[in-house]
Amino acid sequence: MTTLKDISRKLSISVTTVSRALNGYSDVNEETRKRIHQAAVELNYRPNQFARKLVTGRSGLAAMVLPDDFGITTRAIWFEILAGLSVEFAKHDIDFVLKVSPTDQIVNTYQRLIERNAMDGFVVIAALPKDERVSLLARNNVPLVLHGRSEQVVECPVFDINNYELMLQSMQHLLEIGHKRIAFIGGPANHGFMIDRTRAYRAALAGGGLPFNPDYIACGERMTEELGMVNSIRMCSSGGEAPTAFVCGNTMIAKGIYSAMQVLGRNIPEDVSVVAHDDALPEYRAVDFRPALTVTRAPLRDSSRPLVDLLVRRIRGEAVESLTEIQEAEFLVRASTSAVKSIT
Amino acid sequence: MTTLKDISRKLSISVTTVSRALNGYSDVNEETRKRIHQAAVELNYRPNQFARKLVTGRSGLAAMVLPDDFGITTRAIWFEILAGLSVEFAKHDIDFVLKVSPTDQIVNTYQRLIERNAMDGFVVIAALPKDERVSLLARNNVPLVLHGRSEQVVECPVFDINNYELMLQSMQHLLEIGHKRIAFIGGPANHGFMIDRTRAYRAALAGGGLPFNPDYIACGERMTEELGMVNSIRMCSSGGEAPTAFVCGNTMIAKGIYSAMQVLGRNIPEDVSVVAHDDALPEYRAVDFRPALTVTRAPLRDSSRPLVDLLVRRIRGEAVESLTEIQEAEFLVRASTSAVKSIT
DNA sequence: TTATTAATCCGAAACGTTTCGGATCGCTTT
DNA sequence: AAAGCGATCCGAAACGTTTCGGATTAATAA
Repeated sequence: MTTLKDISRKLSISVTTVSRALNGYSDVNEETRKRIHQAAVELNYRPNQFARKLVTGRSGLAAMVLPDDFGITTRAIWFEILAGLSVEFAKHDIDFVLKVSPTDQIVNTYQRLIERNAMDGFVVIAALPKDERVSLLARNNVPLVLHGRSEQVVECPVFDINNYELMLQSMQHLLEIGHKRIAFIGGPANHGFMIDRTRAYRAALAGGGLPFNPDYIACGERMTEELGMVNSIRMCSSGGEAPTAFVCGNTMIAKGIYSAMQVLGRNIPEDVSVVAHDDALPEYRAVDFRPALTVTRAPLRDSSRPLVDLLVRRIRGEAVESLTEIQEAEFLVRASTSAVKSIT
Repeated sequence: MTTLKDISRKLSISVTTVSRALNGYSDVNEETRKRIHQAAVELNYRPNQFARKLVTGRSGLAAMVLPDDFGITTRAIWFEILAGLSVEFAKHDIDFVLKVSPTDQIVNTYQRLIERNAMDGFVVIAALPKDERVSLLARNNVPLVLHGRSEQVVECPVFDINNYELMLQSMQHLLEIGHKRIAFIGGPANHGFMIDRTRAYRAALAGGGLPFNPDYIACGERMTEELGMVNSIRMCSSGGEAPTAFVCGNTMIAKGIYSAMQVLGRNIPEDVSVVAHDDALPEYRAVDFRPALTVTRAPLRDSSRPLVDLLVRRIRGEAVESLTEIQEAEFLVRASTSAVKSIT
């Protein structure tokens, strides 16, 4: 392994100057800088991260900690995100460490990691309104970036999609084509994105002069086909009037509704319209649905880059106020929505 | 952050002694060791990994590098393995870093990681007979553990399942119940596990006095349902005699064969028997097949611990000769195999 | 009594960086 | 001629460990 001292010796230049040249300080002559750079590549010099960390406090390490009880359906999603983070961090010369921890130990795991002081920052996904992880990190002044907004007023960068707006778009589309009984089958009620979407759902109803019917909204920890299936069947077969349209938290739920409607002998979109939010999971491609699914689209995969960028900028010390990025979803009308039949 | 010096000051004991006490050296009095330990917990001392690395050369970091073109079907599997590795490494106080790299850059990625000299070791999965990754690491004397045997005579720990034996078991079962035309639909021909299984396949045929028919063997890069489907259909509908039994590289392939047989109107196990090797992927549970699938079973999930253990022991400097672990598969006879019909 | 030994302890150097506080030198200003 | 200045360089300390080579003391052996 070649060190600064090796270059220093070879060129008869002090270690200080070599270091400063390589780090782009202005107080070194262009000529000598060139020689130093050349020697560095000749000797295949790589700075020792650990020596550097010792003095600068930066480690070149960022982490994400995941619970170990992810459901089957979500595994592929996590992997998608992990892979994205890994390559994005690599662009900044940061190694991405993955921590998996029993769900009830998550906070302890964070605690230990913070104490060891070995990570430059963390990415925290699926923010809860009051998120213990977030407050723990923030309290210890450890850089983090948040995926999904949290209610807490904590000083940290945030990336999110505009959940309020995308729900509004779906609803407005359905309202415009005449739907009056619109159900919403979403995800875990306590998560930030779900709260935003629910707010928008109610706002849109109110805006359309429609009442809010609590039977028309369903939440669930796991946003799976099963969730879509059992809830749409329940809503359609209880005594009251069935919904004429569903908006779904994701495409898996929509898939479940498709199956349910087939069982019930109802056609999409003639009898019921379906809209979903589409994270662009390769296993559930909205265009491959029959009929093709109308969606608000915001690929999860696209979130890796902004997340990493925000975190890196935070680590570099940029003011947190500037570090918020809200992405708008695309609205794609396809074949699963149509005007409500007048018969009903 | 509290350092050795803090403890040293508080107790009026030299930094040297504090360090040696905490590291369990024998030349420190039991009494003082106690005091030091107590002070350490009181002050919430955590050793600075980077300072340590600087002098010992150990970083407390281990990595795995993955290609970015994994197929859809394999994503959940990778995640399964990653999660397992992360928790196992954590038990040894090692952080697990995940590197994802474009497939054609894999070797470069390793090269850079080696040069940076920041990883204590690597886990390499799906060994090829001549594996460039392995030889690169071995040449640079970087500890690695291999999942799957490689032909190279390289000094590194290896974990594998007994592919030869498990294929032998499947074949013997089929031979015993009278099958004479047994096909094998496997995985990528160049991978170690596939080579072992093919050898065993041919050995079993020879042992049963049966000829080797090249039409009865099929390989493929992706071990998917599609692979099972197209190859079993091809084998059954070409001019010659159709196989009466299939042995499959994994349960996905078996699933494909099930679909194919349905299409062809053949019943399992009355018309054809099916055996598979079962990695215990939660998405394809052999017991849930109809009829339930006869398998050799060796959960992939179970490989994390031996892999990590072997690597850690290698890093600690144990002799490589002792670091090989071959796991036997379970053989579970279920409803997808039965004696061959005499009619044929 | 003196030499040996075992049990404890410690000073100082080393790992490879970064960075603070100058030092040197040739020029320009006063 | 003295002072000031910009450009360029460097020595030494610091980061928090580990470890080498002894030093000290008291007990034991000669």
